Amino acid sequence: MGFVTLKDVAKVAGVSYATVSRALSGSPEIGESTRKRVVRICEEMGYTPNSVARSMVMKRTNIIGLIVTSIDNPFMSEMTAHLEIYARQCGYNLMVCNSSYNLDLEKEVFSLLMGRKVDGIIMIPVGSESYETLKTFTAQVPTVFIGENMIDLPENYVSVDNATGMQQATEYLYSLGHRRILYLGARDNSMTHQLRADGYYTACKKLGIEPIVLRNTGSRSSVQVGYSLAKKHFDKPFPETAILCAADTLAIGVIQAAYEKGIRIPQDLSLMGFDNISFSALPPISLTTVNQPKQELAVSALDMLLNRIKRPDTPHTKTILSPSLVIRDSCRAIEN
Amino acid sequence: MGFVTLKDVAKVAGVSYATVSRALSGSPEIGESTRKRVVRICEEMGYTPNSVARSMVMKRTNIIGLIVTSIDNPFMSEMTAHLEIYARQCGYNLMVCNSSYNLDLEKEVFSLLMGRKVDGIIMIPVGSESYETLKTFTAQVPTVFIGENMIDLPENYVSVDNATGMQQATEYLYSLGHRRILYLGARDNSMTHQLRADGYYTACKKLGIEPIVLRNTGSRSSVQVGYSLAKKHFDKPFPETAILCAADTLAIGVIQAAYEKGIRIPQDLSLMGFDNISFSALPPISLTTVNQPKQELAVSALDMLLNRIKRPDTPHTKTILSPSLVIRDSCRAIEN
DNA sequence: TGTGTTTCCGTAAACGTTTTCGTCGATTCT
DNA sequence: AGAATCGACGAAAACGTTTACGGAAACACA
Repeated sequence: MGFVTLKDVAKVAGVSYATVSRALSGSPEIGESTRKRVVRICEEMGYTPNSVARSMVMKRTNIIGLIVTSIDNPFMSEMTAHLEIYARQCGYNLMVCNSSYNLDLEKEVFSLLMGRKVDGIIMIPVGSESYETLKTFTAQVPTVFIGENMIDLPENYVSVDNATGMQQATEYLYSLGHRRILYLGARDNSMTHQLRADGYYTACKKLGIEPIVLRNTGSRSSVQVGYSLAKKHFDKPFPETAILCAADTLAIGVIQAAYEKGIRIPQDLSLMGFDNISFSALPPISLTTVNQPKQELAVSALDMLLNRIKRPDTPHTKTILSPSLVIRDSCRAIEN
Repeated sequence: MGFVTLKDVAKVAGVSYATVSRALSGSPEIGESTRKRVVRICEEMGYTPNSVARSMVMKRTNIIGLIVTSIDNPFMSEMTAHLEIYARQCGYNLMVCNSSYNLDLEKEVFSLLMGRKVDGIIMIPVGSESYETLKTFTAQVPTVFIGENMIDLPENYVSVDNATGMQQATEYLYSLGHRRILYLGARDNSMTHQLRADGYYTACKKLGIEPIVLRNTGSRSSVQVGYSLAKKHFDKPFPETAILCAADTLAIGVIQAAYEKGIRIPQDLSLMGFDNISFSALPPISLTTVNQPKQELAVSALDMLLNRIKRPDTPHTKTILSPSLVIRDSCRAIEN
């Protein structure tokens, strides 16, 4: 349209447009006096370099694609916030897409971002099937998975130690005197959730208590799912004194179901989650949970991605961060 | 890098690269037989068009910039989700930036997005000062403001009728018997918040009750601010039977402060918010509030923007959507 | 003074598309 | 049969940059 280009500036300054480019890029191949003059003229004319044209010749866009299952999920939006700010500091912008928990859409937006020639992609995959549908793509553009464990898979990822985190959660409940702990929301279609369940089983075995599991047959851990599972479970008398949820969102659903049944938390039932989404800290909820360090996840993921952009043919790497217990008010000690 | 271009396909197919372009763009200037052959070869070779090169010649990127104060804010992330999905359906991708509630940063990312040659920008401004700092920019690229009212300003925006919404909220509390209603969180530096306060004042005058206002001197309505204001207010005895907050986040802060003081909601104090962020629906919170239709806001904003992209020199437009009361459990009726 | 070196700047190619224009053969019309 | 029309395709320009290359002037050294 009507924006001012490098050529326009060159014409006004009476130099070639290579000179203008050099003046702005901080090249040494230019005299100090002309540089100052050209820069001044650029400012006067309100010239801003066209990133598209630059991308064309530089063969990189300084854009990184971000694929999340849904941005309106507190865990993801918190991470996205950290990611965007850090990325911008590193000279990159973020192009964000929702996969809407749908494998086909996930593939579609991945391909879209490839066509956009993003320099790299960070994604929270829909599930462990994502690897299969995407592996031809991830070979073509630097990709880092986040949050989801891709054990034994030739992919780059950063996540927390889910198994250890859930093991610690179980042990914490045990230490409060709980012996009948229901694990709510186990899922098969996500390595992350398998690991969390593993952590629970490991702790049970170690502590000598019997594992009790309520599975989630869906592909998503939502408030709604937590509510449904808990509601059904609360329909008949139950012996458990504590519920350990595979995710905070599930726990919030449990709170709702408990509330409707008149079950008080923590007086009648102790409750734990996993993720430490921002909701959890709100006083009426005050959920004891396991923290995923969102900022560190974001920073590690971006660092890893930038490394791969620099050197695409290095072996795949993974980073496992430590989760930490966040003790609030949803659990209480009981005597046996 | 090593991706396959139009030229490569042309060479294999034995046609000029104009023909390949035509085959994919659905141009009529090509024979049906060659089109099929070329398309097949494209698929075989795994060709995906380079959007950057296309943008270069088409003079449009099909990218729209989104500037939010902070994506990790449930109101904004909900809207962003709707926006991204709808935008993608319309053939656009979203480049997201946080202004972090900072006018300088807001200006910086706006300029950045202009350099990216985005086709248009949708933004939730930091405050009403945004107009001043940005008006030279908004003249250069189609821009739509969202959520914030820009009354009498030559800008395009879509928002809810904040004054009416808050007036209805006040009337609702009055109808429950409340006569001493504290309005918490009024702010001067946002037209939206001025309008909300106006709605409260209007209702007070109409109903013949005395307005009582606790101002927020900061530039942001956060849980933390709500907590501080309420905590201070709860320090000494107060006559109000209800608190009406300028935003849901403030109300959640009030809940926290009330909780600490042993003030029960709604038994001891009725509480209302504004926005209907997703938190508010959670059973332990169950906040009565005024709904902003996020999806309609997103859709209207994008429609308005796409119109302006098509015809940039039409007069500025605004869209005002209707808010609606969402009655939950944080208010109770009292007798006078 | 001649040669080599350095500094500064201009020329032009390249990036991967879209699209205008021209051309060539085939078809239609008179 | 000749002219006009049409359909299908190729050649090439254009978009706004970056940068390799080359050249001219200025300077240093022998």
